[in-house]
Amino acid sequence: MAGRVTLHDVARRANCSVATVSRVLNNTGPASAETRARVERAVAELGFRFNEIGRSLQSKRSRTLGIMVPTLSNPVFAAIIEGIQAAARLSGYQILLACAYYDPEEESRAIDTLLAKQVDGLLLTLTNADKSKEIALLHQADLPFVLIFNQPEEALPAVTVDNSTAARDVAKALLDAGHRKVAYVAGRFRSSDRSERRYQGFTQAFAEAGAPPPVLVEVDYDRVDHRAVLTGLFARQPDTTALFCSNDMLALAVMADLRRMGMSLPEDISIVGFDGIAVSTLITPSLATVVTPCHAMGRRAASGLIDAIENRRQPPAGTLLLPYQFRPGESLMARPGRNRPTRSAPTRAKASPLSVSRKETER
Amino acid sequence: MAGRVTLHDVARRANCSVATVSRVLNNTGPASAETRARVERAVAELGFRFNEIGRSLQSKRSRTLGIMVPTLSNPVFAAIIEGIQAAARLSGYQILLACAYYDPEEESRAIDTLLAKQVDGLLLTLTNADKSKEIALLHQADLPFVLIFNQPEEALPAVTVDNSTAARDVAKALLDAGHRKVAYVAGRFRSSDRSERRYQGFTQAFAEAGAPPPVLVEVDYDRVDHRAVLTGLFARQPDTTALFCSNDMLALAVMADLRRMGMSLPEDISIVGFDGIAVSTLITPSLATVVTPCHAMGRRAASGLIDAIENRRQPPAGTLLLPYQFRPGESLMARPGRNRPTRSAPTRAKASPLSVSRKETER
DNA sequence: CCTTCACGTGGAAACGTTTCCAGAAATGCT
DNA sequence: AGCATTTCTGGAAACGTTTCCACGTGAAGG
Repeated sequence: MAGRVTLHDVARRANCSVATVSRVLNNTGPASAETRARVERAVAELGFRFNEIGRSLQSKRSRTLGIMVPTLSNPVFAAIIEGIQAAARLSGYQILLACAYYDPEEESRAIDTLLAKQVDGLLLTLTNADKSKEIALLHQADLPFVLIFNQPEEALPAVTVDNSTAARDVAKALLDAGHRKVAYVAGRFRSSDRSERRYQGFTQAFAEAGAPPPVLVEVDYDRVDHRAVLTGLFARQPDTTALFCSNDMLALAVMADLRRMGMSLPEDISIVGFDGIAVSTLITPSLATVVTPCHAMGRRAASGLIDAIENRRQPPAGTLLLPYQFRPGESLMARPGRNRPTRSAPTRAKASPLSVSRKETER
Repeated sequence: MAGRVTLHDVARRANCSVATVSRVLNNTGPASAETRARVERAVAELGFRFNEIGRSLQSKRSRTLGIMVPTLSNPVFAAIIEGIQAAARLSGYQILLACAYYDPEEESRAIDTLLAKQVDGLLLTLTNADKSKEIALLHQADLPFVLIFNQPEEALPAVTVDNSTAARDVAKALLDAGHRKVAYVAGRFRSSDRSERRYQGFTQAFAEAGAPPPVLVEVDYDRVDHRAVLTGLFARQPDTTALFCSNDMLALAVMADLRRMGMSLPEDISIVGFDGIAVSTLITPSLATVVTPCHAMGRRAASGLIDAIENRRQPPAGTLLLPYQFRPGESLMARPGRNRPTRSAPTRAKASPLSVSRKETER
């Protein structure tokens, strides 16, 4: 019942025209005090609520932001969406959500649907922004958008961190800790522009330090168990002492795999992640990682987008790099570990991982 | 450009009326082969895309589902949303998302906005379904909805697990392992209908076993550090040997806190969680918990809702209880631990936590 | 040859808003 | 009092669709 009350019903009840009701409710144009009162009363009595569909059709603005992320399983995207929500709510925008599961075809379909729904702007994390033909479509449709997490070659509106220098920082930390034989473990490497950037920065830093080039290990996100590829890695580089995983979720999975292979962490092998998700500080050993300001990224991207929308222009076509932070953790040991590629008996920890770097978990 | 093409433009280009174009594109009503071809061509040349706003206004159906969850920080809600997405995509529905952060006022506001946006149905997790006045509003508006996670007293459409018996299973596992002095650690206890149910089942099982009643400990989710309340617990019940946390995220935080208080897990104290989030199997010690089928819950709730929408009726007003599973883990030790309420020196593990119950982490 | 009827098509109303325009009433000024 | 201005109000068009209705046209049937 309450859902079906229209401006017409209110007008009839308040003994005036719909135009007047609209003016009163939106505070646009004049109205006598009594009319105003009659309208207010009618609204209250009928339980009137604007139909935003009708409003959108007439105003050509939906006050809705489209979001497309690869998945919600990775907490970084959940955090980003919360950041977007925060900014959107401030400006009275709603959120239309789509997940594309790293599938370009699905991305295309999702964007299409979002466009059809007449979103005022789009916030996206593409698997690869440079190879995406959707960008052209958005430009052609003149639809404001901001990329999140992507770090494209060409000048496009984007909010992210400098993946390359962040990876260099990781390399530096690893080298400082005495690690030389390392590997970069990535999922969907070929299809992720940011993962590629990290690999570049990482290997460059190793090259500059005169260290052997990190081995690239690709894993399949769909698999839960990566022991096969890890075994392959140890066969190829038996004295591997540290692993840089392309994101924290992957790092956690790899840590579990390594333990199942009979290794002790971090004694036998050091691990560094990327993202700085909440759980990474709660576990033992705590995860050394690059903390990215996901919430802020979402917030900044959304507020920039909204600003562009309200001023009827495109967001500035450049990448906004937000500060990241390398956070040391117990998973990165300050000395090379022995590694046990074979499935030998589990090795016990000699020293307490808990005694290492307590500080960063305090806050 | 592409975004502004309307049915009128296509009609002009195809030399026919908008009615015909609509009929052709929707495959409703007849059309000659040539007209059909002309329309198709015009659509392709102009890059026409339906304006779903116009469609919705006329059809009075938005093909949009409203989702309201407390937060995205807890992976269970992310999983639920992914489940909803899966079902929604199959039926061609979109997702409008709102987070209410456990704030009843925010819940009210969010639902209002979702209603204004003319969603066809609503999927919600309320902080407390029994005390929510929004339910009445939804009934009054005759808007189909399904609760997720909530387990209300009155007969309402809901999808969840039987929180009470699940908690009994936890109690049984704890008692079987020899634990007598335990505590139930909950966040927002008073405001969560499901947390209350769990507490009831938990304490009942303890009572029936003739064990002392579990101590109820309430923590504030906004706090990251719960050491103060934990210290309070140990002051009140110094020989506490196990903690049942109302969800996995809380369990992880509590585990970190306990370690910071100098305890070893699970030797000094056992922990059981609730939800079965992905990371709970990856960490060491792996978390004993109740695995809830979040994805399936979202999927079932959404498909039930969509079914109701398409058949123009309310979803069946009853709680659908999906099967859960108690999953043992290394965090629950098969013997009472010593506990160290004071901030003494950290105790080292004697036996390998890794040697306990390996199986459940395999799949 | 005249009906019937199916088919193909276009006009127009409707969905719920906003907003332009014009008219009416009330007030301000000489 | 007369006129100009302001204040208030309603009609109607527009936004992009769908769908009802009616109007041809041509073919099939008597």
